[in-house]
Amino acid sequence: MTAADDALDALVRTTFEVAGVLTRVGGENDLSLTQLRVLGILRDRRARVTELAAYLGLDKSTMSGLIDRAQRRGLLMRGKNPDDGRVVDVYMTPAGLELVERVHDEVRRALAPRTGRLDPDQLDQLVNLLEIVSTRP
Amino acid sequence: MTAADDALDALVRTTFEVAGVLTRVGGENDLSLTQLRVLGILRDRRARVTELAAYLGLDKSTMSGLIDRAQRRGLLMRGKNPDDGRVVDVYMTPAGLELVERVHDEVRRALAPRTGRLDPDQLDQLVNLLEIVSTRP
DNA sequence: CATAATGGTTGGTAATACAAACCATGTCAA
DNA sequence: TTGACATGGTTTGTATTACCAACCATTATG
Repeated sequence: MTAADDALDALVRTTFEVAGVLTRVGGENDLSLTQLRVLGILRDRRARVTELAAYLGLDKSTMSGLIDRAQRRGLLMRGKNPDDGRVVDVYMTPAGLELVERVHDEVRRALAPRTGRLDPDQLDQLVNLLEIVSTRP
Repeated sequence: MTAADDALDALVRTTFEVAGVLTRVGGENDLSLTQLRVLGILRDRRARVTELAAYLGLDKSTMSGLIDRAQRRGLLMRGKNPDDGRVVDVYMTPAGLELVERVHDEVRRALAPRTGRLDPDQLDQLVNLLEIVSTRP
């Protein structure tokens, strides 16, 4: 099963390369990979603590700490959920939104030399293939 | 530049998905993502401490600690370099090799449901595209 | 040969992550 | 309806990861 094995290696290598770029760009903005993921989710919508933890595969206590530090930096806020008194909703501040946009741009620039090696057709192919592979089971 | 932007998102999403799988499988074997990378390199060849640190983008002191813990677990060893008395060579033990093979198999199985969605032609395309993108600048 | 550069380790600190214990709030069943 | 259980979050404690600065040993260079 060499074809699938090559795909495995290619996926893993790419993962480490892209993760390296994200770690570096994130680090330049004092953001860990995990914080980047949290902000990436909250960029589009607000979410509850447990929801974030489950989506990222982390313990809720870990998420609590991550939110603590990001909140202390003024990147996001905690709010009450009107429907359920136990729930804590988390959402971005304007400063957080601004930061995540900036980091997104920097990541785009950092990966441009790599994606730039592909012509438009190849880019399209890559997107389609990755969409298939990255969809959760 | 929507095409490149889609590619960016697809790459990042795939990165997090694959990293999640690696983190989970690694964790089931008490290995962090970084340890997995170290073992992945040493699987094929021995390497010096600084070389490992540079390749993974980590401080040499971080690498020293990683090696410490892996060595304490019996996964790898430190040895003298005959050509340069300052250098410490790092290489796998049989137990380390066995573990990395097992983890590799588990990762293959864990990703199979995803790669299995692609037919042989698509797998081939994906490998080629990822090789282009993941090559270092 | 003195000095600088390189390779690793050690010690200190912060962030990340898990597990266990805990509190508050909701849910469900007798 | 109230007692038991479940759920959502936080807190505390510990190990790992990661950086930096300082340090020692060895090698390279003037």
